[in-house]
Amino acid sequence: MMLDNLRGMAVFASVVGHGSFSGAARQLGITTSAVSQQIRSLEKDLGVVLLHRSTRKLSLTEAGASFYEAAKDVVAAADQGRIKVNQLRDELAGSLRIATTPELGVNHILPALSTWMSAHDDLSIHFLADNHYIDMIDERADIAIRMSPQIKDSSVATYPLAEVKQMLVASPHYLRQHDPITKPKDLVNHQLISIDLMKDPNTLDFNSIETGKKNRVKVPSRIQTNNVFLATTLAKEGHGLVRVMSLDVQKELSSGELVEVIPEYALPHFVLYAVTLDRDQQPAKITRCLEVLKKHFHAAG
Amino acid sequence: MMLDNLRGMAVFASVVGHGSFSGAARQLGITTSAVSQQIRSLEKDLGVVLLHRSTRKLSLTEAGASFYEAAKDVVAAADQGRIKVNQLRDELAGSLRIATTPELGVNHILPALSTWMSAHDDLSIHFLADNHYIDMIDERADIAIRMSPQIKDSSVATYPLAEVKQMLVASPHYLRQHDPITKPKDLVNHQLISIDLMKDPNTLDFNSIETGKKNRVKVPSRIQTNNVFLATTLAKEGHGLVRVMSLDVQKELSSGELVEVIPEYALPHFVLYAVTLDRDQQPAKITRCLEVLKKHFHAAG
DNA sequence: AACATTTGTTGGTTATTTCTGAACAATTGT
DNA sequence: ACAATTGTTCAGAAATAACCAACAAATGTT
Repeated sequence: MMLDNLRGMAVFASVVGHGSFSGAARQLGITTSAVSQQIRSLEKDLGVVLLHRSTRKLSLTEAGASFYEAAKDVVAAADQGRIKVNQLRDELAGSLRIATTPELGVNHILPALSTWMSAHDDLSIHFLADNHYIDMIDERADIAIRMSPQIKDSSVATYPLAEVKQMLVASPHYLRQHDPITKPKDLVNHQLISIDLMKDPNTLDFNSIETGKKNRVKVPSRIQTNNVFLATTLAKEGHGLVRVMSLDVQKELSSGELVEVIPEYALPHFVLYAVTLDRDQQPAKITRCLEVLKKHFHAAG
Repeated sequence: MMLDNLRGMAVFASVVGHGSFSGAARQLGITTSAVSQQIRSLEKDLGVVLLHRSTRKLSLTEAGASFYEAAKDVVAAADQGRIKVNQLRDELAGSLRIATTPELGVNHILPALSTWMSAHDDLSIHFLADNHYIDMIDERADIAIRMSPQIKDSSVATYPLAEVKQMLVASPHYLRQHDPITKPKDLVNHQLISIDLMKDPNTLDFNSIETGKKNRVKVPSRIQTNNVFLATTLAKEGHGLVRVMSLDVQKELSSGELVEVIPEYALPHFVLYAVTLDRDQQPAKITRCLEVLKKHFHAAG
């Protein structure tokens, strides 16, 4: 009693709008007999005659005229709904919510999207910058940026953006002032500024690039923080070694403020992912945003 | 592209309204799997995800939220349409258009309906009083009052109200002043006030009630009119005989102003009909009005 | 006045849509 | 851990809606 004969209403609206059954049939791409049956069934259902039909002209009954107003509204609302959905699907407008950590956001996502954002005024972008894990559904995030060894959740779509090296870095000054480091073992005499966002922040699993041999080292730590900026700043000032993602120190590496320690031994790689709740049927703004991100990170397309 | 998935929209509106698929299924009287399939097909059709669903809660996407507004409108318009139609069908309200000749209207239809009309304030009754034949569709007449030997049109529904005798009448004064009339033949020496609304107004086909024998008489006529009142008035004043319907002279007959001439010979009977454009699926006001008319004329129910 | 034309109706049949039912996966409360 | 509720999927079954063709009614044309 709620989805009764909605189709019939649309047919009826078309009939009245055109003033004829055959006109409506042409518009709707069906035969006149289909139209006739729809109207008949609608009238039977409503228990009232909607229009008197002589071969050449139609004339609405009182009930028919009243019902036509409603039928018009139904069609108009349906059309309106499709139009707006098409816009939201195809046009770069409306809202786009991106979840990321503050560090990734500032250092990589913002730079990656900056010009694209400027090019699309109608797009209102919401950055959900938070360090703790957020529920994409609860927060209505369209895209989440995640950095992890692998994504576990099978119900989301993942788009790898970049392979991220983990590395141990320090300031040149620090390295000059302390014992030289040529192999993992040497680290036991050093200081690690540990970032407790990762688990086991003080345990480093090295992989010799040459031999492939694994080395686990526990490095002493006096300073802990939950903030990457703070840690790298401390490192730049010579307070110790710090384990970071390559992405987070590109600037410092190229400027020479920080240098990689024992690059011959690799720490486990991470992958930077963009994540969406669905793989298919995505609005253009989401897929376009993913493309921009992938292009920025030179990820395969 | 106009009647696409209207049903799906209603289902979607119910889903969002209830916050769950199963709630919607309960309301709509279908299974959850049917709901699920409707939503899936709608999303596929629109090319966009409308809502993210975890087992316990639903969350609208941007497109879904927008589409929900439209879907609500669709359902509301459809409901509104049904409500208004039901009112027009069941309640004695709105308009009722009755076509009749002025004479029948004033003499019989108005008296028949008078108290019924007073009892229903919300009913706006439109009398289409016209002497020439009107097209019920063009004039949007709900009921037409017709007097004729028989109704030819098979596309209308007819309700006999009363058998109407045709009779020849004159004023007592006229009859005293002229030759006596005992059989049809005698009429050739009289004057007929002819009403040219009927065809062959001067030719009278009598049927002897006793013997059943037919007599055709052509009566001389000096006065013609297209108005029954005028004709009867002339007759009352003694200007001649006049052929009238019994219904039109009931008052004059009982008061004695006019008397029937040779009642032993009958003119063809007529039937007073109420006519509607349809037999079934009529609004209550039409069927009720027909009942009132039939009761007034003591016609069978 | 006969005629072709356009229009709406009807009945039988075919196609499509929609629903159900059962098995399953995922999440929550006990 | 277990029962309970929820949404999904697939098959087949049920219900709708479509077409086709023959028909009836009303115009307009010749």
